Amino acid sequence: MASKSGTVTIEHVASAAGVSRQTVSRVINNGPNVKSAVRERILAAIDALGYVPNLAARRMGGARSYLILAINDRQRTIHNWQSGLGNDWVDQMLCGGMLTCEARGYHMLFELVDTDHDLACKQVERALAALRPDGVMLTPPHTANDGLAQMLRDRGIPYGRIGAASSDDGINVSMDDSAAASDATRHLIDLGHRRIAFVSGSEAYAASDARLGGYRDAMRQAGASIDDAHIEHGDFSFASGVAAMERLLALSVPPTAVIASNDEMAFAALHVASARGKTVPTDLSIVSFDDTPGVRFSVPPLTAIRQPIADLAAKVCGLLIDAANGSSASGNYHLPFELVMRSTTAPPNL
Amino acid sequence: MASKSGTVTIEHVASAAGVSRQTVSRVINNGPNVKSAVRERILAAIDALGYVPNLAARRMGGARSYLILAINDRQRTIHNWQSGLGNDWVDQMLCGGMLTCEARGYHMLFELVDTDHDLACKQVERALAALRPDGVMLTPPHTANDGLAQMLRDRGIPYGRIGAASSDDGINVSMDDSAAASDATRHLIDLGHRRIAFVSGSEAYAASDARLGGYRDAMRQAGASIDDAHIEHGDFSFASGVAAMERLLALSVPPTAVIASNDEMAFAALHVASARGKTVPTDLSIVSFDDTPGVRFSVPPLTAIRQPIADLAAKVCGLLIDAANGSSASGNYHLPFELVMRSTTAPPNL
DNA sequence: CGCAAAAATGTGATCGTTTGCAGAACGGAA
DNA sequence: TTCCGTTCTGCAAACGATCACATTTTTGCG
Repeated sequence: MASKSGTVTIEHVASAAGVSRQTVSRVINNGPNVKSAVRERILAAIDALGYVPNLAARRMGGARSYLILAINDRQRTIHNWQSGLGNDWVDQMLCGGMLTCEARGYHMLFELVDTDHDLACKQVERALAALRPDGVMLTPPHTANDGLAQMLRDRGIPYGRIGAASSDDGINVSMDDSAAASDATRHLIDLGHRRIAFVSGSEAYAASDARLGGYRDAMRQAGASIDDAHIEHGDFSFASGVAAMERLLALSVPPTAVIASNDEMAFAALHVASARGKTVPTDLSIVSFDDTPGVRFSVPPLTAIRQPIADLAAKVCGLLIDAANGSSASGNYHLPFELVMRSTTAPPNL
Repeated sequence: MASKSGTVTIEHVASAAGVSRQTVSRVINNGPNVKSAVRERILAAIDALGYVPNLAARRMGGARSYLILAINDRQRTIHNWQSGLGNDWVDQMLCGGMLTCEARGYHMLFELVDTDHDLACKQVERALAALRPDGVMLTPPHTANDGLAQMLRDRGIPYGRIGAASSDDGINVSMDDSAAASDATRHLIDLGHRRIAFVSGSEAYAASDARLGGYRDAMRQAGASIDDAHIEHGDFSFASGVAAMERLLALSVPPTAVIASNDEMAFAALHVASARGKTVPTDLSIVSFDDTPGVRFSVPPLTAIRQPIADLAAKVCGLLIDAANGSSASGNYHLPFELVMRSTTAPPNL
């Protein structure tokens, strides 16, 4: 039963139910102090008229916008799209974050923001001014942008960061990158590997450090010594993966296994190994990070650490919405990761 | 120079520039009748104060919301995410649609909507009431939901559909599915194939029919007869692809090539072929539709029709924004597709 | 039954922008 | 100079909700 004009306002509901605006408002917002008989009557009127509160008006009057702003990196997003690798973040954020928002009456808005810290800050400020979201979700590499976090803190806007952050303020949800790298390393050690190389990711991502640390820890604990030449610094790109791998395979005593800090560099490792006539996993084992779409189709399919991005996004959104409703907007959370065994790891061929 | 309170309104700009709100508003909206000296002064004030108009207030006062609503299918989105195949739509829509919106001062909002036609209609109506977008972008399978289109038309909300639509109203942007299927077919014919099978997609997608038609046309034009048993009806799922492929390979005279209406069914074809000891492309050629992330990593990598989703989304958004500014909100457009040659097609092994 | 405290409901102001219209300044022709 | 038609500018109302507070009704209890 849509109204004639197509726009049903709270006033229509009020008069249909024979109450004031305010009482309807209380019902909509699950406020207290409404007699249940009246509440029923209003609910019925809402239903009959098909009333849905206008988000813009809600924002104008009240303090809430029912909007969560998700900040993604423009470069990464566009790169992943153009490369055809698929985007590990976007769909997972949609499926985790958006579904959580939806379930709680919120909407999630994506914003692509440049990598440069200051520029990112400016762009987010603009978005904030225009949209006035109730919370902001930061994804890598913006997770590591302390200026951004500080700006949000100064403005009193709840913010949640996905992935390893550099400071302890606000909401922080990530997998335990260090533990994940340790697990990956231990998996290789258990298979019998000792000469395990590690290709780290871009330093712009705080997770890169944590992963390298986890690898070092596991090696140390196993009493395996780390050859400095076995630690390569990549930047998550295929090209950097190729370069790193070529150096590693050119060593007089090359590693028997490699851990790459993301899938793209793992693909590069696969590529270089095959170009040099090495068979994976017989001659070389590879473990990857991320588990983006595509890894299961590589030859052989990659064994990888799967970051539960959808869960991370869902958690952040949930906490952000809680914060908008008054709970404290900070805390650190680790969500479980998974080492997905596929076919790129095997005992070393000695 | 952020203001003390953190909220810069049009009023602040007005007093800083020594004019009224209204004049500032005219400048913001590129309205006529503002002396250029005044315009400059206002622009300077906007810049100095870092003023950005509040979207909610804009929507309240005026007719525009500066929001484009992108409707995606919930089932498909969640399925693609869970299957780890990657989502062909979401990132491309982001990279095409969102960047276009951004460039023109708009924001794009995603909404996941159920496949069922009536339910979808209700859900979109709710979103419309809450968000009051200036335009709505429909993606498959909602492109084929005429009830949805009619509802939008009745409400006077500009809408654009991506992919083959069933009717001619509104904005309609797609690749020429029929021509694409013809091209794929012709490619196989040129290689020497005559016994070419076709696995169609779900009828919920209007493109499915068009693709089948294109295949038929190309076969007819080449004077190749179509064995009815060579036309299989799938539903875009891996399982349906497996079933279809098993039936095809069980024929006394099996096809030498198959066109699958999407990548997932093509993967299924690859899988069944290998399980039956057939080598691709020597024993069987395969062409796929969509070119989702992952197809380049299959063994062998799939030759596929690439739908220019980002371009389609960009085009629709652009037209929708034009419509919000007064131009007619209808028209049909075909954007070029591409047959990406990889390694699953070869001359038949006779 | 009476009276205060608590619960339920209503009223008016408010958020920041645009719209519609009225008024002021300007410019050219008589 | 006078007048009229543009071109520019400003004022008040409106959008649809919430907030703060005022008011009414109900409840509990001596």
